[in-house]
Amino acid sequence: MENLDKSAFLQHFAQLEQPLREEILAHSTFKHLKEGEEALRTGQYITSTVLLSEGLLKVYREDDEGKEFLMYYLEPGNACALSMMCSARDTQSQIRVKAVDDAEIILIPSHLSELWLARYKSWHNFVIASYRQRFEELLQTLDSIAFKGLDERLLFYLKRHVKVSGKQIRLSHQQIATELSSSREVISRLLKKLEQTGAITLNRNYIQVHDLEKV
Amino acid sequence: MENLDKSAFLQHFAQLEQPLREEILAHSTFKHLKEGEEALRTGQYITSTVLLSEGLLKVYREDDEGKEFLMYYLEPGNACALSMMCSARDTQSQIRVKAVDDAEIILIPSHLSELWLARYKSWHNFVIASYRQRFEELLQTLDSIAFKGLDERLLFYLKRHVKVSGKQIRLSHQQIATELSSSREVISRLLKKLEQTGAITLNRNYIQVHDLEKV
DNA sequence: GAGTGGCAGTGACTCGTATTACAGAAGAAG
DNA sequence: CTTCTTCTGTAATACGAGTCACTGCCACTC
Repeated sequence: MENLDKSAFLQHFAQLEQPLREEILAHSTFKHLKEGEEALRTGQYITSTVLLSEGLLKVYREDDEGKEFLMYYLEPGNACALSMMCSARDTQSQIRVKAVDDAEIILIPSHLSELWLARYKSWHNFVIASYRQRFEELLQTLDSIAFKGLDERLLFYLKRHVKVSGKQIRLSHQQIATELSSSREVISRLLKKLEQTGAITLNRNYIQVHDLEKV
Repeated sequence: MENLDKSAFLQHFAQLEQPLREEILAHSTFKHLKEGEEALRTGQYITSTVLLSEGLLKVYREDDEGKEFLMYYLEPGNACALSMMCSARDTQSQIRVKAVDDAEIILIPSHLSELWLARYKSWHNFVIASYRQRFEELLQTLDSIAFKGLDERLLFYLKRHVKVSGKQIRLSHQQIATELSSSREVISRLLKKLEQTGAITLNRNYIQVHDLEKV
C-alpha cells in the first residue's frame, strides 16, 4: 500500500475512530480500479465491504436483457451499502458497480466489518448512515422514474452528473440513453430542446452545461 | 396495554433478547390503527421507531400531484425502516404508511432505539436486517417499474398481495390502479385478459386468484 | 484526399398507456 | 320498487417514447 492511498483514505474517512482506522489499514486490501472497470457484481458472492477513497463509482441495475439504469453515484468517503448486505443475494437481476473515473477502493473482509459493528461506535454509525443515504438516493431515483417524464429525468440525471463531476459532461448521447434505459434518438431530441433554451451547449462527445436550474 | 397485544408482540419478535423485550414493553406506546388510518407521514418529524405486531401496513410514495405508488407491505414482525432513519427528511416528496387491515403498532422513542443499538446485539441485528430487507424490496419495485410493462407489474402486484393477504383480493380496480399509479380503465382491461387465461376471476370489489404462476 | 467508423440529427411509424366519454350492473339508501 | 352511487366494461382518441431508416458530420487512418 502506498502512502498516497493511505492519506486519501485518512482524509475521506476522518469521522472514524483512530483505532478503527488502524484496523482498516492493517486488515484491508487496497485496490486500484481503472476507468470502466467493475468493482463488484452481485450474483457472485460478496465477501468484502467496499469503501471508496478516490475516484467515482456508479451503481446501476441491469436486467436480463442488458437494459440498465443508474441508481446513484458513490464519491470518496462513501461506502457501497450493497456490499454490506452480505446476505447472499439470490435475486435474478443484477446490481453492478463500475468505476466512472479511475478509483481507489478499500476491501474489508465481511467478518471484520461485522465484528466492528459491535466494537466501534463510529463504524456502526457510518454503516447506518450509509444505509440511510443510499436509501434516500434510491427513493429519489425511484420517484423520478415513477412520476416524471423522460425530459425531467434527463434533467435530474444531468444535475446529478454536474454535482459529481462538473459542468463538462463527457458522454455521448448513447451513453446517457443507456443509463436512463432509453434510446439515443430520444435523448438527442430532448438534449436539442435543452440546448434551445440555452441551458446547455452540445458538442461531439461532450455537453457543456450552463444553467440547469432555470429550465 | 392489554395482554393480547403483549402476546402478539412476544410472538412476532421472538428473536429479540428477553431483557430488550422487557424494555420495549416498559417504554413504548402501543397503538391501534383502524383500517385506512395513517401510521406516519414523512415531512412531519419522526420521533419514534415503528414496529408492527399485528395487521398489515402498506408503505407508499406520493408525489406533489397526489399520484402514488406502492413500495412494499409490512407484516407483523417487521419494522418500518424509514422510521429508523430519524434524520429529518427534507425531501419534497412524501412517504406514507397506512393500515391496510386493522393494525397494532409499537412506538419506540427514537432516543431509546438509538441507545439500544449499542446495548442489545439482537436489536442491532434486527435494525440492520430491516434495512437490508426493505432495500431489497425497494429494488424489486424499482426493477418492475423500470423494466417491466404494466401487465407484468400488475402480475407482480397481485402476487405480492396474495402473499400478504391471501387469494381473495378485496380491492376495486380503482384502488389497484392508484397503487400502480396507472388508471382504472387500463387495469380493468389487463385484469380482463388475466381472467380470460383463467388465472383469476373478477367480481365486484374483489378478485379471486386461482393461479398466477402459470401465466 | 478517399475511405471508414462512430456520433449526431431528423422524420415516419408503431406501440403501450393515459384520457375521455359513455353505458350497463351491483349494491345501498330511501 | 325507485333512485343514487359506486364499480366495471368498452370504444375512440391522444400522447409519449421507442424503433427504423436514412443523412450528414467529424475524426482518424491509410
